[in-house]
Amino acid sequence: MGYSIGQVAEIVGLTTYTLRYYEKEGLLPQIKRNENGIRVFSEDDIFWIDLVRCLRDTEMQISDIKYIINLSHKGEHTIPERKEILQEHRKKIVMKINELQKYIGKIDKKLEWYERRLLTYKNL
Amino acid sequence: MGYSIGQVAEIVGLTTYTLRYYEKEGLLPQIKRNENGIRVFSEDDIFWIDLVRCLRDTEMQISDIKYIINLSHKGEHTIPERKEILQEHRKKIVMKINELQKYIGKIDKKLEWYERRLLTYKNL
DNA sequence: GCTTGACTTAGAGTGCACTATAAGGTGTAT
DNA sequence: ATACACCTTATAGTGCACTCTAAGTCAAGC
Repeated sequence: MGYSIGQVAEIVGLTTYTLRYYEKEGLLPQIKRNENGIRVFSEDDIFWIDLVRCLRDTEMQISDIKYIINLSHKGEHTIPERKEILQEHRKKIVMKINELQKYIGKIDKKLEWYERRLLTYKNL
Repeated sequence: MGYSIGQVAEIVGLTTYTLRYYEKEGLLPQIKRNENGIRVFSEDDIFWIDLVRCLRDTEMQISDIKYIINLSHKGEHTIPERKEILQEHRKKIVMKINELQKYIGKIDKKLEWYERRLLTYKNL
């Protein structure tokens, strides 16, 4: 049982254009084709594409994702490196969250400023 | 006392290119010029630019920032709308944080998978 | 048997936000 | 006085990640 590119697009929330582009760029494992040359995605493929989407949404670059998939093509002995890359990326996300929280603080300051302005305005 | 474009770039962490680009795009208030046509930034300008940087870093689009500054040109009566825009944006940042936390969960799952693989590998 | 809709390819086009270049002006230090 | 660092403008170029187009193939339903 396999999935068409349209179904996968639906499931993972990417367009078919993007999926073909990812394949062309080497971000995906070898995707099987049927006798007519049409892509047939497996559950495992979908799993990986879902992770790719996660990595892209957290601002990992195409070239870096490509690097990971190339490592996995080289075999199990590359797992330590793959793990380290993912751990580093995890750290970046945590840092990003901290940054966003800092920015919320700044925005809150501006909101308070607006609030004070509104009060002044009403009291005139 | 005013600041040159180079000093402002240094202070807020943007390039001079970017600052000129922002001015051209109408993201900045009227920046004063001296007798030679050179930009002289005030403390207030820096304050605003710092907020612009915050909004950009939290993925607000140039056109939306432009919209806010245009509102502020129209006067104090636009404060409620400006406030609302900022509140909406704040919500988006909070949602983004939640999303990132969800993604950390996904990455942790993959890291655990790597971990299990490594154990299997060593026990062979 | 013919239309419909989903698939295929190579390659071109888009959008955003910068980023850089070229040609020139100004002020200070040596 | 001349070199240096910094500023100015208009305009062109870059990089990334898509996004779309054109021309064609194929299977299923009417």
